[in-house]
Amino acid sequence: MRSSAAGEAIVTLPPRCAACNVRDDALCATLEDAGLVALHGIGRRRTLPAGQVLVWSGDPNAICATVVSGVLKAMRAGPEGREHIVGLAFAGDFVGDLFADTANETIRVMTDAELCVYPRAALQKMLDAHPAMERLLLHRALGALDDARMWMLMLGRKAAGARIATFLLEMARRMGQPGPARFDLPMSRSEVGALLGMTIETVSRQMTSLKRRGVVALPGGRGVIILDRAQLARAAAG
Amino acid sequence: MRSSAAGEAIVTLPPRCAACNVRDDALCATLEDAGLVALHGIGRRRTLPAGQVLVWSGDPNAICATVVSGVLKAMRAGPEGREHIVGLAFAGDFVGDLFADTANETIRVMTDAELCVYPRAALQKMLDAHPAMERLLLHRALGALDDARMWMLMLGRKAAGARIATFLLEMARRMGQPGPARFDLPMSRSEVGALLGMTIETVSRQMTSLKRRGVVALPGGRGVIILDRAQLARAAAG
DNA sequence: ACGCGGATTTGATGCCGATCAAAGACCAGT
DNA sequence: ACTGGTCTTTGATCGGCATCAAATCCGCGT
Repeated sequence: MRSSAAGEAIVTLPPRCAACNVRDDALCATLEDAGLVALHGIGRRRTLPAGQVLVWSGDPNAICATVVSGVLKAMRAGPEGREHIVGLAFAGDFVGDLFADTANETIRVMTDAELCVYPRAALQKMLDAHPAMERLLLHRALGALDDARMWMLMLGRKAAGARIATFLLEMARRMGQPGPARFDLPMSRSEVGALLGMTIETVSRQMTSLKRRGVVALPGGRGVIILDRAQLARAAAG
Repeated sequence: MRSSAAGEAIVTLPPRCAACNVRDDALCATLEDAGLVALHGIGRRRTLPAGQVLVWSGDPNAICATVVSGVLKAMRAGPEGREHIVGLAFAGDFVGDLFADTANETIRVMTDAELCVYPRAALQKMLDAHPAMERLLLHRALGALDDARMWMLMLGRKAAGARIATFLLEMARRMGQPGPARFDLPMSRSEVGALLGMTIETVSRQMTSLKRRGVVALPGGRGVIILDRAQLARAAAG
């Protein structure tokens, strides 16, 4: 596999990393074995239950992390203390801000999650020695920017029904394995509202409407089955 | 200044760069003189009149640019062909996407502008030799992400009056020299609407309302004078 | 199985901003 | 100064979504 060709110093990969499901997607993918050992050395694996806060907005910005499994949300406070979700992070994604001294977003775990958490300063130091890692971070930042601008378009231009449809397609893309379009939403109705800029009641009504029209089925509290993808896509465009 | 300490090879700075007003803000700021000459070599200075399109969404993504003066907008098409502004670029900012093969935003000049335009491929090649330049791009990408998330919060949560107030404060910050809060908007009412997700009529009504309340004055078509910054800030929070 | 608490759904009403319409301001060119 | 065109302002009406309110569903511990 990746270790110890003839003549190289032999490096033992940490077992946790060798078996990691995001080994080839996350930051780690840019590192050769020795670099991976170094990264492993500064980080700590943590398991967090749903609801836990990783970073509080306003606190000193001390840590960044790689998402190994689970889904996280980044939130900012709007007027009247109402919170808005400005970003989601899935397995393989990087969360946190490498450069800000004060965190300006609260990062909270939506579903039980595993993370590799790194002290910001140490990670920053590694960056200087690993240009490929910095390149990946640049790619990730541009990807997050693309996401944010997609949501901007939705928030600025689309009606409630189209927002829900777009949201469901996006979640299917990110969560569902290719094939049967069945997945569980990683969030409650009220969190959907906080992401799409609408009330919980409107979220519910629009979902119900899609269900009544036979476009989706909604088994259990968070299950989603896309029955008619073409019509859902049409609704998303409207 | 920056050139030819004793013992160094003497490098002649291109006159255009030596006198450039964004020399210390833009990409160029990260380069020593020799690198600057190289960057100057791959780029071309262009003057574009208001309304001109730099990049069409959907076209092959061939160029990036540094804004020397003027203001540009990045747009995406929403439903029914209506366009939404997803980003602004001011003097010193970097525009374009270094990595996408197809441009997914149209970039248009809002006020007469000067740019340094670079072929994407050549710039990408320079990046490998200049880690400081890549670091700056990462910073810029994170800054753009921060902006985008600020607009998301507005579009998702704020009422029309608060959006206009926030917008005026933001423009004052970016365009006005510190001191008297007098500046000209770089865009028409309909462009304000395309940025804030509202119709031209609502933009007009909200601006008029601020004027009637004595919070701002609106001399000429695009002039803005902030008369009561505290009240404007209060309106922006609402 | 039962009862409790939170989340979701459903219902009724009112307001903000979109839409349609028209009048006024501003600018460039004659 | 006049004229045509575009941008902006103002007005009237309407609809979608927020808000307030209540019923129902669901998980969970006893």
